[in-house]
This record gives sequence, structure tokens and C-alpha cells, in this order.
Amino acid sequence: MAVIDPESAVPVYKQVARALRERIDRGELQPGRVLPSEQHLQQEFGAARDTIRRAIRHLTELGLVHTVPGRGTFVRAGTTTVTGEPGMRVFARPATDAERARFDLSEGCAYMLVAEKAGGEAEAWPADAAEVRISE
Amino acid sequence: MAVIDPESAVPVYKQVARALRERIDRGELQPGRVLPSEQHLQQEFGAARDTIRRAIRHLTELGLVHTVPGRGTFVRAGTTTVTGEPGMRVFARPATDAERARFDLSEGCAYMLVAEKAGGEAEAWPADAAEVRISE
DNA sequence: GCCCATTTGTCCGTATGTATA
DNA sequence: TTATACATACGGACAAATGGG
Repeated sequence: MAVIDPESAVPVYKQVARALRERIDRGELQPGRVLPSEQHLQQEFGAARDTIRRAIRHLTELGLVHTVPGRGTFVRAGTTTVTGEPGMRVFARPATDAERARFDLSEGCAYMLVAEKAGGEAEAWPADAAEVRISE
Repeated sequence: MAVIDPESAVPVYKQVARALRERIDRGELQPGRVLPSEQHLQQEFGAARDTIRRAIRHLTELGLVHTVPGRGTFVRAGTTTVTGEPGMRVFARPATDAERARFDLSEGCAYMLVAEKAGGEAEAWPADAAEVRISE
């Protein structure tokens, strides 16, 4: 069972994210399955919704889950190939300190590959572990 | 002057992000310059801090700014644009020594953004200064 | 088509801690 | 030390999307 320590130097949202990640790694939450709702996670971890959502955002940035409004947050298969769409903008930038911590990019250079859709939404992956293919 | 419409279907944080992005694009906020503080932006746009921070997070994910705790949020260097073609593969990798010399990438971390065409030819640009746009 | 419960999205307010100058 | 600015965390409220009846 997940143990959350509000007094820890590790932020609560990271502890929650870690607990959820362990469930994914252990196979308790398999690809395609939906995570418990935010409300459920609030009660389970005893944290505010803001904190739960931050934990989920963390997992989303890791590429482990993705969220569908009105339905829930689903476990993703660990894919690193992204399909380029018309109007998309692809670029690289240095990882933020937060991303370095989240992706364990402590050593040396750390860059992120980012794909921004025409609408303005963007996704980012560690540059060493992702590529964009433009469909023919 | 930026106009924020809380009644709009477009979320306030996106309106704020767009307003800030326009200032960067117009050169009012040049690379290296610091953005107004979150508190200042709260007053200027009449939005809550949470909303301002979300707008800044959005810009960070787009590679336009980066934040230094205790100091502020800074505008990153602009980029040049490359046209993406069907069949192209776009990724990032560390710069070679030759590229470091050629592009004067002497200091620290240096990544290249690479576009490989379907035929196998590839071009590379310093990651900080290039982006690929997929034509519509 | 409509209504409704569920779930996520957005937005506000407040408080406290940490980093920097 | 003090002031400023960002980071985290709590609380509440309403809107929007989805799917089932």
C-alpha cells in the first residue's frame, strides 16, 4: 500500500506519482486500463485534487498515461515514435530542472524533443528516446 | 494591450499565454529578458496566480521561456524554421566535435536537431536554433 | 433527441516553504 | 537580514466532455 508522508522533503505529488508508477510497473495497471478517478485518488492518498492532478500531469509528462476529458486517465504503452501531423512544429529544447528530475536525466546533456500541434498543444519526450516520423 | 475575456470559450490561461507569446514574437520581450513577475501579471491580466502559472508553463513547454526559481522567467532564443517533408524522420542527438566547431557551440550542452529525408540524406541544425514545421 | 451521473478542465482564494539577490 | 519570486499544497466552485438510460 502506498504511504504518503507530508513531512517528507519529497513533494507529495511526486510520492503519489511514484506510487502510481509502481502499480504500472508491477502490472497492476496495464496499458489501456483506466486509473482510479481523481476523486478516488484524493481519498486514497489523502491529498487535495490539485496535488493528485499534478501527480497525473507528472505521469503524463513521462509518457506513461494520457487523459481523456470526461472519461479518465489511461495507461499508455511505452512508445517513443510519434507521428507527425500537418501543421505540427517539431523542435528541441533543454530539459527543465523539473524534467531532469522527472526523467532521471541527471548526467550530462539533457534535451527534450517537443511536438506542438497546430492547435497549440504540445508533448515532449527525452530527446534521446523519441523521434517524429512524418507520414507519407 | 492584451485583452482577456473570461467569458470566452478560450481558457484564460491560453489567452494570457497567447498575449505573452505575441510580445515575444513582436520583439517587445527579447531573448534573455525577464518576463514581468507572476504577481505583476496577475494584476495586469486580472487573473489568479494559478492561471498565470499555467500560462507560463504552457510557454515553457513550447520552448519559448524558461524559469529560474527565485529570479524569474526568461525568454529563450528564437528559432529558424525548416520545412518537414513526407517520409522525413526528425530527432535530436548530441552535437559532434565537428559540428561544435562549425556552429560555434563551444559552451556546455549542445544538441542537434536532425531531419532525415526518406532517401537517407540528413541535415542537422543546432537544437536551440531550429524547428521543423510540417506543411499542411 | 434529452437527461443525468461521472470525470476531467478551468479558475479562484489562501497559506507556507524555498531560492535568490 | 530582508525583500522578492517561484514551488508546493490546501480549500472551494463551476464548466465541459463523455457515456448510459
